[in-house]
Amino acid sequence: MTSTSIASLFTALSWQPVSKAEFAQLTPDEQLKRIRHSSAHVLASAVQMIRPGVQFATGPATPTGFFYDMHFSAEHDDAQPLGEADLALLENTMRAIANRAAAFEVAQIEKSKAIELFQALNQPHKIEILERIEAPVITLYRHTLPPSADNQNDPGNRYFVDLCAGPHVPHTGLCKFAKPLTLSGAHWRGEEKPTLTRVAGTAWANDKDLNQYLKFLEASKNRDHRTLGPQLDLFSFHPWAMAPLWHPNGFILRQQLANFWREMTEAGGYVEIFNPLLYRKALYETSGHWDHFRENMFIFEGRQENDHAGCDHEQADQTIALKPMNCPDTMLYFKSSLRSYRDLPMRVAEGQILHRNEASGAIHGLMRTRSFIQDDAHLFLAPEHVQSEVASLLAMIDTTYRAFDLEYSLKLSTRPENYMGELAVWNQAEAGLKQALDNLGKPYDLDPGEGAFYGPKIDVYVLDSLGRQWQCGTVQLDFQLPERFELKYADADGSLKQPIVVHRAVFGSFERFIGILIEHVGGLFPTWLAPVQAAVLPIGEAQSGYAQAVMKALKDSKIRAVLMADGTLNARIRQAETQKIPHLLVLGAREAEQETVTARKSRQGGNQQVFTLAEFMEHINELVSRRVFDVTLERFDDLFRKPAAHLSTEDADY
RNA sequence: GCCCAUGUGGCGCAGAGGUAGCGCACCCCCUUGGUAAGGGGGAGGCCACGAGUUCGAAUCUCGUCAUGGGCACCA
Repeated sequence: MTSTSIASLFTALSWQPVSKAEFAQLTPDEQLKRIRHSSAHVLASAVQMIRPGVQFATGPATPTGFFYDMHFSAEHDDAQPLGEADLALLENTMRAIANRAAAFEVAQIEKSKAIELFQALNQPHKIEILERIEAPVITLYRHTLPPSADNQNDPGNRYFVDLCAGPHVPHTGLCKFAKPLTLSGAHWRGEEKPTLTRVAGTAWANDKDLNQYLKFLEASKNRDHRTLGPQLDLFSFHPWAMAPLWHPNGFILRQQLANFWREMTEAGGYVEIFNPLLYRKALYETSGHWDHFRENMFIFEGRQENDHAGCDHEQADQTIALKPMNCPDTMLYFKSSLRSYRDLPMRVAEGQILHRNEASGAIHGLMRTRSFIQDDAHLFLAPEHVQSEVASLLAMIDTTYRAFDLEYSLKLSTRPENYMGELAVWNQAEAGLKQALDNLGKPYDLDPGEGAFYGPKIDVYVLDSLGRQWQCGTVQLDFQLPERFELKYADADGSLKQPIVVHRAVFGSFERFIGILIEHVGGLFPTWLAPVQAAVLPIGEAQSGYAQAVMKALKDSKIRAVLMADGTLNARIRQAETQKIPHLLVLGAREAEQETVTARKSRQGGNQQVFTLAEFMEHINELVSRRVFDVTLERFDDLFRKPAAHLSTEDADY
């Protein structure tokens, strides 16, 4: 189709400008959402100017900006793939488009005409979208592009036109505070091919918010656990190691969290078991994981030497696999003897190392690793236990996240499409979870279809100081495993009944939680968690004897301390601050004389306080035993919560 | 796994078709210093790995591995 026919399609439509008056009435949040969506259009139009042959997929607003997915083709000169080096050019082009303050116009068009139009414009993805829309009439949005040598006579190029439900801002000038940031791949409708290029960026209502967001990005980069971890000597990565290597400092962190977990589970009436990592395939066939998740398991094929399988020697399948979760072998523990209703609720914890062969692209620092430990436990319950057990789990979750000053939200996920088992059983399980949540009184979200294949679940999302959400804790009901493992207990009347299993974790995986925590606190751990809690800094050699005595006293009191005696005092203080050690003890002639320490609470502008040594140790032990969160966080979460400044079109007009 | 990038001493970075440089850290010497870097000297890298092009490759090409930003995945 020629540009003339595009022109005739265009002129046949009634284009209406987006109402300025209506926009001015919107709440700041609604305005900002429109700015972001419109910025996606501005971005796309900028790409169209640079690569006229590009094909567009979709371009929505995101919580901080926008993206647009598009298809480039190395075979066409006018659709060459963009590289990261092109982002600057894109940004300038977007600014040029914004500076024109070109009106956004909307028109209604019959679906069949729209298909014709996008055929003429060579936009196959748009046609695909159109074909899925049922409405007979759809809307188009367009805005003009800055003039260039060759686009004035060709409406297909003079305008950027998009299939879009809207709504949009009145003109491109409102998208002035948008900035393209990243270039990445994306899949069209979840299919593997063809792969699209996603240009993503951020957009705000004004200069100040944009700059604050860019500052936030910088701060997140500085807090990245993959940078801080090695810097604080917590862990490191090596190409030959399939998972992070935990250094002594990192191991202390892990142990502290594990202790916290054990204290809570012991208090909650749990027992802890210790099972092997390797199991025969039959275990996973029984649990159902073999069918569903074999792809992600580390499997060892074939017959093992000197192996005496307990069953049929000739036929036994010797394929074994590293366990990717604790549940199946916990079922074996339950089955190891005949259980009575008097044993329930039975709460069984297991924190063994798990291995999952994650896709290479899924691996991410500590957040997704191929080997990790969960603060896992399984509950075996009679139906009447469900509500109270889930309620006490929700209480445990609350205690835990409070200890880290982490806000959280709850989400109930219900039956997915690939569910196992019977519908009636599912409904019963979901009703139990709902009841416990309703009794809690805390608001929660519902996420239909996102449950595990074996049961519905409550997921816990924490909100860190950078305003990001992470899934950590989980409470999952399971009616499938008891069925598959034929779990039974003898009820009061002597009849055999099937228990309900609950899978639960509070931290999720320790690896992931530590990653979140590092970024949440920016490496400034509360005293109870800090790998090194105190640095001892004798001013001169004359104090070395006293420093030794202080070190010994601290050690006897189980306080983790290091002696820093070499170099100038200033340099040592800087070093200790850089290592984010919470307490610095400066020891000079005065302190040695009076058996005191001058403690500098680090990371808080160098406040000093003189303690007797005994007082100081008592102070630290108090912080530790009560697990006090003695950290002042630099927060950025407000950036994502506060309503954007109100914006009328007049303010942004120029 | 997919798309696009990246890979230079422990860490952070420069450089570049003729066989490597800076800062921090490290080691030694001097300095014993009251709250965020005292001074001097030294050691350390076949520029991720493999192949190709070239008289010559760390630099160009291809492949592999790893990492990063996303996508897909996440029992």
